[in-house]
Amino acid sequence: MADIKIMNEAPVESRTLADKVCEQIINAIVVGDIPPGQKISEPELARTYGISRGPLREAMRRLEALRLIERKPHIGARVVKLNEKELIEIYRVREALEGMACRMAAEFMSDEEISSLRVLLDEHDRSITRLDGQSYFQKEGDLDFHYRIVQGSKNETLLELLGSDLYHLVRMYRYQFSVSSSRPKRALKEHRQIVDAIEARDPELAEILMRRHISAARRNIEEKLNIATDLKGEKHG
Amino acid sequence: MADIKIMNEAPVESRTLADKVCEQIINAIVVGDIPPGQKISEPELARTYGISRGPLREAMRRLEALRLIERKPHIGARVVKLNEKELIEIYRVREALEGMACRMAAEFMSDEEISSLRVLLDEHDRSITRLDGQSYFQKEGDLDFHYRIVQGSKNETLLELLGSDLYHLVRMYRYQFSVSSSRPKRALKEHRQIVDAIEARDPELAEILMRRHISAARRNIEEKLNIATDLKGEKHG
DNA sequence: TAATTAAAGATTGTCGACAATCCCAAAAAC
DNA sequence: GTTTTTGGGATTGTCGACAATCTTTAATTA
Repeated sequence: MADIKIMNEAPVESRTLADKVCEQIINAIVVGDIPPGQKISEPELARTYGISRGPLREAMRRLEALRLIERKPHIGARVVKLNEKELIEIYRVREALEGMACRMAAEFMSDEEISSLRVLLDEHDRSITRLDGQSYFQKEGDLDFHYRIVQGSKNETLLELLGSDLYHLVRMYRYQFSVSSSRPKRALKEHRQIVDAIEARDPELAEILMRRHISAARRNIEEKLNIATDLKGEKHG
Repeated sequence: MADIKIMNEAPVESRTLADKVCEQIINAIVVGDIPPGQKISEPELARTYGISRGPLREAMRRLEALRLIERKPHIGARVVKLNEKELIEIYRVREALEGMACRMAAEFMSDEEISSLRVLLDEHDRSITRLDGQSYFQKEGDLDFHYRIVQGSKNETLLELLGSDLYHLVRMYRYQFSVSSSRPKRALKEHRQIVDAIEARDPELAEILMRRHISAARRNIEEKLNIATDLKGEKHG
């Protein structure tokens, strides 16, 4: 389970060099092997992965589209720097997008997918009670739940926006801030409520619950960040 | 006004060849000079724009990120084919994203921005009464309104997702289907209501109105498409 | 000594050529 | 006559080298 199987679409198709290397670099960045803010040297990275600069640049352009690196002409590329403002922004986007996804999932998800979701939540439950709620599985498992909801919306555009673009960033932030879903039991309960609403085929409620769920996570982070900055004593009067 | 000034951020910076050509190709695709579904020959396009295949491939990778073309390894790239399913999907995404943007705009938009919005709507009003509501200006002007709302949200991530990614597709679909905002007066009225809610600093209402506005546009399109397919007589029993 | 300029080094952008893969047409086999 | 196979042509993927730009260091000047 150490490797993430979530967003790999193409099976073993004749993938190109750039594609394979791109995937490797994504994981390296998300996990933190290439630290945020670090400048990326094209020749060096090319040597590291044993390819030429051509495919590497192709991969980098893709990383730029995923917002994992930032490029400036004639200057170079840097791994995107973690800042709390963007993190909060992403949660706003997730609230909007996943709320809509959840609404549509309540309409279009199949009964099989729903019961499969329940199985997943039962697994999470066992994982939480067993490991006292702070497990790696839980960390990625949460994204797994959300990803399935988005799949259930049957909206390809939504799936690509969230699954292929934003989730990499979310994973990255989690690793960097080591946010290990600080309220696992509460989150699980909310997950169950969401599935209930989907099963009841209540789009309105499903959307509201999902939005509350993500909004709560956002406020939780904001609170932590505020405490952190307050301790630094930014403003005194 | 023929050219679109909306999503050009970098002024006259030392842009690279790939950037300039990319912009040209975007417009060529959006306007329809390169028709949808057409296969793209790298050597040919490179000759057309007088550059090598290197920068061209860089530009194409960017077009792929914008979902304007689709690439398959070892096979080639095609201009994205217009299909109504994706169009509807995009409107769902817009409803979610712009709803959130509007909510945040009601919180964070400055008073100057709001009054500037009113000026814009007055222009639209004159444009509608003068040209009987079916003008090119109206077509792009509508996007201008929506773009400003997103700017008002002060959420960079939202702005990039909508402004740099989805709006190209929306513009393209409008040109292809020649959807000239079939209900300009009604739309304008809805726009005014939205600005009212923003001015009243009522995030809740602002979001609801924007979602209704986009949802109505979506249903309008769905209706048209259904009529079109009904005329074809797809299903007889 | 501090600031400005100049040159050297390194990095990115661009190019043309070669290799691997795919597509299509003609020929062969049933 | 239809299907399969095989070959040629074209296209994409990859590579190494050159040119343009930026950064840094060192030398010069006020």
